Amino acid sequence: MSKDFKRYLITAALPYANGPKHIGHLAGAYIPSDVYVRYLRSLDKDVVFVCGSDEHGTAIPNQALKENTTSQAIIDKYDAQIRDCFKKLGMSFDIYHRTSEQIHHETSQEIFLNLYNKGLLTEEVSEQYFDDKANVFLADRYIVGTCPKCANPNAYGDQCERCGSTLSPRELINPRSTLTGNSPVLKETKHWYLPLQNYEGWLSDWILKSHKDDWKVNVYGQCKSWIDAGLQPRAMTRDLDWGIKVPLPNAEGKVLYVWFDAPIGYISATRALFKEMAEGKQKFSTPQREFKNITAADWKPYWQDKETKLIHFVGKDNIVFHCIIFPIILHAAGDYILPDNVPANEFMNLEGDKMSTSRGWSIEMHEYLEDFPGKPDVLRYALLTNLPETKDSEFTWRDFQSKNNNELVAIFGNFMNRALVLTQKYFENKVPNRGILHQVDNDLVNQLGETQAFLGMALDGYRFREATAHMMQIARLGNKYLAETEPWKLAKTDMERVGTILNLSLQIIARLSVIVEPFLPFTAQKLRKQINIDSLSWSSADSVNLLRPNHLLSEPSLLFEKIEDDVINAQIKKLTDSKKEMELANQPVIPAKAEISFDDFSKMDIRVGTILSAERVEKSKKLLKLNVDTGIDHRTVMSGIAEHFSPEQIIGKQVSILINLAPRKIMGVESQGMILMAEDKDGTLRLLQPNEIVSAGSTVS
RNA sequence: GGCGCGGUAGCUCAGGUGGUUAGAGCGUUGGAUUCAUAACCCAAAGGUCGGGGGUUCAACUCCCCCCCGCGCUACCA
Repeated sequence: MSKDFKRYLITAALPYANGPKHIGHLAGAYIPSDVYVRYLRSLDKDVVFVCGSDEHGTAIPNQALKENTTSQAIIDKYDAQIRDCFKKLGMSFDIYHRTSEQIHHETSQEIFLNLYNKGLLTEEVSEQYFDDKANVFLADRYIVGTCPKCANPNAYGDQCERCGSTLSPRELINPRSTLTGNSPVLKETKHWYLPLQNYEGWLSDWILKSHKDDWKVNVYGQCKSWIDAGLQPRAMTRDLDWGIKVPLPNAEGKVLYVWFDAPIGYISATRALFKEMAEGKQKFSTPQREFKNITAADWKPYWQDKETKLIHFVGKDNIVFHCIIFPIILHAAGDYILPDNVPANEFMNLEGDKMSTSRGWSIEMHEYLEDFPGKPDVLRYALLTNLPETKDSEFTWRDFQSKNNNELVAIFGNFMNRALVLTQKYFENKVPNRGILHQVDNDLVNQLGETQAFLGMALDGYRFREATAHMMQIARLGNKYLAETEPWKLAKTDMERVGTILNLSLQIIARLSVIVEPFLPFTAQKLRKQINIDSLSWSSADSVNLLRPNHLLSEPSLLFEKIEDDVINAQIKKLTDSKKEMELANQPVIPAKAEISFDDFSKMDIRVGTILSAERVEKSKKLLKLNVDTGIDHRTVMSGIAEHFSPEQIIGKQVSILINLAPRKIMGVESQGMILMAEDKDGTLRLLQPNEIVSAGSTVS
């Protein structure tokens, strides 16, 4: 166990407001952080939980270009969407802020100037590609060209995806901008760099020595890999018209690097929280506990007092920024504490493939909330039981269904329902008296306490999956207890004993209402309503005296409902459909060919013909041998369509055929013409037909 | 290419510093039961721990090689 801290500051990675966020993001950072924070609050700890939208960087204006709108409109749209989803999923931030806010610009500029004034930043002029037409410098990702190594014409400025080699934009042959298609030009530009290498020794001591044992292996390994490779100066500014202005003279058109300002967003959010509380406003803040006598300066201890435990919850793609770059910035700025831990998760895959919004292979938060209204806890549970804590994990809809039906409904909901229905039946919905405890009762009490203790230890160690299993174990103990004591049988002979059993069972429900709260907050609320109690602290829950005899309960109602096969099948279909749709949308439109004259066009003799026969060609996957009635003659045409059409499918169909194409031998057979096809973006072929039957030999022009 | 993290029962995952019959949940099969959303409870079957070498009295656990997946490679947020 770690030492006892005076206060806690928990951050969840700032979601980038360039699009919707999916359940992989939830599994990576948000659900674990929320569980942890709710647990700390339940322990009555002094905790602050911050998050907010990350609204700068080149991808925002690019997304605006794509959606044909402004950068401001993009961040307003996605900030609102993400904010709304987080609220509906029960994310209990004390503040969900925005990096576009004034206070954040000020905070970021202060820290930049702090480093600048101490002489910790170096200036460097370099040549970079510039797009004249879009009037912007191009990040490597936005330059494509021919790979110098494998001649792939679509290599990126940083890497060729065909041969895998690492490139720099200057190496590309015939570079062009992905924004406009223009050839970019080299242009000199000045930037401010943070010489990360100067902090190697310090960083090495801090991470490799001090945190060898308490950081997760994946996080530690990643950091070690970076440090061992040697750190390089990193530019902290960019040429962009969207972001936080570099607060220096002669820095027109320069903004802070988004990864410089984004983590500082945690600090700004904390400042904004205390400022709003001091002023009695609640624009972005939603304080989740009582803060007393607050002044605007009270944010400081959370970032500057060594008695504060700072934890960053992030996905593995963020490790380097939260473990290396941001800590160096904080260290260089001075006066700031460093994260005590960065329990980064790996990635969650979906139905056998990695999640990707742009490829359409994902479950977006807002879509889930629309499709499964009133079930945020089911998603929380399904994700919690399968968090990618030590390696990439896998989400499947079948698994989701099974977690809901076999665990939440069958074990958890069922236990509560059994206990409440029995109480209603035998004791008019009032908590019965408890008599003398038997061995089985004492065993139960011991196991409950033990399980709760294990659960707490798992949470202390950021082992959320294990903790969730312990939570469910408590409901299991309840079911087992009922099965062993069989109160429905005793009801005929020994009502006093039945009272004792149900009293204990109801105490388990009361305990669950506390234990479950970090994991399934909406369910915890329902539980409290069922048994008519207010929320209790974690430590007080370790008791079997939470409900007094004669305490009146509410009418039993179901906590969870089954999810049927057709609902799951519909989701799976939706997933494959959206993937297909995105594949089509993502295919680039083939550029127009060079202009031709009318003469060039009129040279082609295109007719409507009818396919008389079709047969597969031996040893060929693609070819069909067709016999076509062109109105003039019957001729043989070899057509590469066998992967798209079976012979039976096309016999008798009218098609467009180019009849004056020079004959050519294909697989030993002379082909006398070409069947015209429309090729869809995904490569599927369709016949080009007149919209009504016409006579064979009709001309096309 | 280099580096990092993984490859354990049908499925999803656990397995500090090597040591008796390799674990959990789900699924499957059998039993018991009827208070409960045909749910619960009990039990069983299921793995030569990616492949191949090596160290050791002993390796899923340490070392080497190979194969596969994922990530990072620093102007990709």
